[in-house]
Amino acid sequence: MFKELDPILHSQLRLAIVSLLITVEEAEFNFLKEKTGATSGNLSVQLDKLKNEGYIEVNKSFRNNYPLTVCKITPKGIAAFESYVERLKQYINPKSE
Amino acid sequence: MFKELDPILHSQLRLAIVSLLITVEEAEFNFLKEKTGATSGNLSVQLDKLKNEGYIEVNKSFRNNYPLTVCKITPKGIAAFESYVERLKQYINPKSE
DNA sequence: AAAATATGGTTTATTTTATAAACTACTTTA
DNA sequence: TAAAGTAGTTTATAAAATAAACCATATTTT
Repeated sequence: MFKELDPILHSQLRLAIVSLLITVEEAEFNFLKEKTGATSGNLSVQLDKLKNEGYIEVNKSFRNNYPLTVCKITPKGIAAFESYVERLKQYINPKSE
Repeated sequence: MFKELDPILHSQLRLAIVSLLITVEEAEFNFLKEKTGATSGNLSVQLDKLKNEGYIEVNKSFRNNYPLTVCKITPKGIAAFESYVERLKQYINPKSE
């Protein structure tokens, strides 16, 4: 009756990150940090998990001599998000079945 | 932008439990166990957390000589669930704002 | 030109959770 | 009466989330 919720997405911060990345072409580290309110360390760790899962791409470069980390959701990440949302609806829409 | 998700409810098993209890007057331990697919130990622990938070009431008695644990959601639990669902929508409905 | 401060992160350590395994207490059946 | 079943609880382990500390380089201040 209750299907598994992808543990990679069932995390407040990672869900917020993916939710943001769904809406934009790409996003910088600090944009994500501001929008989510996460600390740098936490954000760094969670971006890494999303990257290792293949849900996002992370591009590191330099801009004005400073490091710049840019993130972008992948097709796999979009699919995972959509699937997660569908499954979640089973949980939060109690009248079903 | 992203409001906090109640950590008591943002857990797959506890969310499933509350989701079930929302739909029924009350539920026995084994009903919850079957519907959620949880192990007894895990279910016991999570019911305790929900009880300690005041989200459910737990009534222990005997039936046919065997222990019987019956659970029922409280008004506080209903309110928490509804609030959680509203907040979650911010995360899973990316077009908002 | 040092020293101090800021930028943009990463790594490590700690705390919290989730989960499974082991156990308890009693009951029923063989 | 010994074995197996019921209905859970408690304890131990594994996994996650998070914060604190750190790193490398850049910029600013004195």
